[in-house]
Formats: sequence, C-alpha cells, structure tokens
Amino acid sequence: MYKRIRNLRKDQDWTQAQMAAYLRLHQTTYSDYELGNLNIPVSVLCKLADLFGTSIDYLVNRTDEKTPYPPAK
Amino acid sequence: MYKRIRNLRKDQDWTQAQMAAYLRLHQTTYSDYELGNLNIPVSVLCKLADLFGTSIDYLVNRTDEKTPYPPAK
DNA sequence: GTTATTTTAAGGGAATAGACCTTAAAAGCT
DNA sequence: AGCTTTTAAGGTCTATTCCCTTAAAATAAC
Repeated sequence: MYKRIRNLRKDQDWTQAQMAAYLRLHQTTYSDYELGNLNIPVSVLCKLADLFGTSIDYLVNRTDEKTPYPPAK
Repeated sequence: MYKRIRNLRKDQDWTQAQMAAYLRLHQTTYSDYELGNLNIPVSVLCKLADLFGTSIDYLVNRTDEKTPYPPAK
C-alpha cells in the first residue's frame, strides 16, 4: 500500500479516476497501484513525482524528505 | 539503456553475473535491465540504490545529485 | 437514518511482458 | 592468433499487467 501516493493525491483533491485519466490508464489499474497489488512502472513513478513535486525516493518510502532532488541536466 | 547503473556496477568491478546473483536473478535478466529491454521493478531499484549508495531518482536520471536523502524513519 | 450518488476495490480474462535457458557475439587477456 | 570471460540475442513458458464489469464502501442529499 503506497500511503504517500494516496495522501498526495487526496491533498490535491483528485479522485483515482482523475489520476487514471492523467496517467492514461484505467481507474482500477491506478487503484491497484495505490494498493500495492501491481508493480508501479518507473515511467508512472516519474509522472507521479513530477505531479506531486517530490522524489521517487519519497514516494516509495525510501526517505522522509519531501523536497525533490534538483532536476537532471 | 541505464548507463548509470552500468557505470556504478563497473565502478565496483562487478560483472552482470555477480549482480544477478546478488539480486537473485539470471544474468540475462539483469542484462535486459541495464539495456532497458525490461522494466526494472521498484524492489530491484531499491536494492540497487542501497548497493550503490544513491537514490532511485539518480539511477533513473531524474537528478544528477548522487547523494541520497537520509533514509526513512 | 435511508436513499441516491460518487468513489474505490474485487473478480475474471485476454493480452502482454517478465524470467529463465541456451547459445551467440563481444570484449579481455596472454 | 587463440583462449577465457563477459555480455547480448533468440526462444519458450509462465506470471503479470491492464482493462472490464460489478460489488462494496464512502459521501452527500434528503
């Protein structure tokens, strides 16, 4: 269960359906991502990190620092 | 092609076979990861970030900062 | 509180992609 | 050059992904 992703989504007042549309996938697929039933591909993690203004490390609980790393290049 | 992962591996003088053993997968699977032929699961990215002492964001070229944020909790 | 409405999660199946194995190619070394 | 080590390609089988339908849960309106 990716609690942080869920909370960040709710902070923006987005539904799973809105997230799914943004990511161009089905609501149930997105739900499975949040629930940890499906592996979240790196491509999706990147979009989420961008959308929420944080790092992949934060999204997957590797750090508690919310600030994103400086963008590459 | 994940050049950074490849370079970090070589910096440690590890072969793909050694990496594969460490990650408990086949050399060809690991090769496909480095080449970008297969999506690298988050679980594997975490192990790689730990092994190399960096962040997932760095491994997937989202930042050029090599130093990871402090580990969670 | 109960009935609509919205939102999220479960079940199932076709299609995809993953992991391994074998072997071929490439790179290193003497 | 040949020999060894390392990496990549080809193929197959299986597991996973993604979507769809629908059920459950949450939220809101009354």
